[in-house]
Amino acid sequence: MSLDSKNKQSPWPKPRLKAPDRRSQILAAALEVFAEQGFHGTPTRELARRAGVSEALVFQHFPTKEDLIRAIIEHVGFEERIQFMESHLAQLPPRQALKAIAEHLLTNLRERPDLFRVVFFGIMETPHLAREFYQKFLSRLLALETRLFERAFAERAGGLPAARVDPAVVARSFHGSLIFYNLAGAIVRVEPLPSDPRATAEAIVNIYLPEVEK
Amino acid sequence: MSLDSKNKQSPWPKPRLKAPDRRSQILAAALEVFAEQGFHGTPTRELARRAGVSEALVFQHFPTKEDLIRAIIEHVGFEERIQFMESHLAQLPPRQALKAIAEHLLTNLRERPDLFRVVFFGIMETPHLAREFYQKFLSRLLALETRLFERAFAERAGGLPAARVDPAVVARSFHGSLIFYNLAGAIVRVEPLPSDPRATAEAIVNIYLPEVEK
DNA sequence: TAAATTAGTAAGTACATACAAACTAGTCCA
DNA sequence: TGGACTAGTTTGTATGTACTTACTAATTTA
Repeated sequence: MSLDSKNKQSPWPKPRLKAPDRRSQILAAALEVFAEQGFHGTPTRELARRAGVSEALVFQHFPTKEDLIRAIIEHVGFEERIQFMESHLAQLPPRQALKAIAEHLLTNLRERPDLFRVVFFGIMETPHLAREFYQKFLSRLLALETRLFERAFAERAGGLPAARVDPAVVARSFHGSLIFYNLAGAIVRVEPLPSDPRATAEAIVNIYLPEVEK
Repeated sequence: MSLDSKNKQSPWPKPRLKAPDRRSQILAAALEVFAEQGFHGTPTRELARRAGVSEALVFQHFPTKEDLIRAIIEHVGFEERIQFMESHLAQLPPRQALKAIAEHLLTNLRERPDLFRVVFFGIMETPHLAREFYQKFLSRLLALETRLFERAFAERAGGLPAARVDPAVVARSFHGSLIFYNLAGAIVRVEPLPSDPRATAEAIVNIYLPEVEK
């Protein structure tokens, strides 16, 4: 029963963490509860309880409750993600690049429905966060997808059905297809179709850019 | 200045409404404020202020705060909409039916971003509302769309690029394309592409079911 | 027109909530 | 070893918040 060797005597000796560790632990708890009940729906007291610390300590690390969402959203690393995509995917063959985007959105976001929900709550509840999200991430991703479709259509105009449609519309349609799965899973809390994300990504890309095989 | 004839003397004689009128007026105010700040983000006090009545009267008409969203969501008339679609659109030519759905989602929802936001808030903040929404509306709409794509593929299997993909996946992709526009407009508060909803609907349907012309 | 009903309010109430002050106990290093 | 610093808590506190109570004025009905 007593696996702890050097601890005093209390059954849970309550470890004393360094500030950065405690900070990220509190952040993790915040992510959990905010994802479950939303920002305004979660009192700081419960947040602290979930993190296993006193309420005051939370405010020691994050002076105001809103700083918590801010920190969470920054922690997602939108900037790095989009920069990586812009620099690496832009010169790949369009089909391959779009499949990579599809897989990224279907797996990465899918595995973290809590992140998806918290970002969503943040965007819905504070308009300026919405603008920021759009300018720094969404608009750039849509632009990238548009360019990729433009290139794909240029390469083989004849064989593609979507080629007669404005690439910007196609890109938005494509993007919508992808986030719908996350939306269904994380927001409506329903599995839209039980299947492997990679296979789904392949299927969705096939709708827009059918393989020319045979 | 004094256009009012039979009123006592107060500048705003505070009309005494019949219960149903007052009720729907309070509901309208609730829709407004909930759309702006969310459910948990709006105190009943402000809601009452916005409706121009006392807080107590709000609770006389809606015993609990949650009853307000419930009433709003019921008022949207999901049930009638889906029933209409299921009965009338199912026997139309698939392409025509899908275009009707696209136009419906792009216009009706587009014109009421507040409704979209409130339903969204409701779904996110209360899980059982999400399940209800899925069972009563979303799943049925997705099933209808799936059947329509199945029929479209069966009619002209050769010419369609998406025909090799599972119709259920195609239907979800199609649906995602449509709500993305509402999502962008109502949630991210950004106009994804400034254009006529009818033209956009046509364009999106063209991606999935290109016209066979020539 | 008196009685019964309905629309409305002002002023609570009990509790929740974000955050602050003051204090205690570990930890690091000379 | 002791003093400076850091991690942490207990205990407020002022304000918010959903909802009540007890009442008044208008309207309908018999």
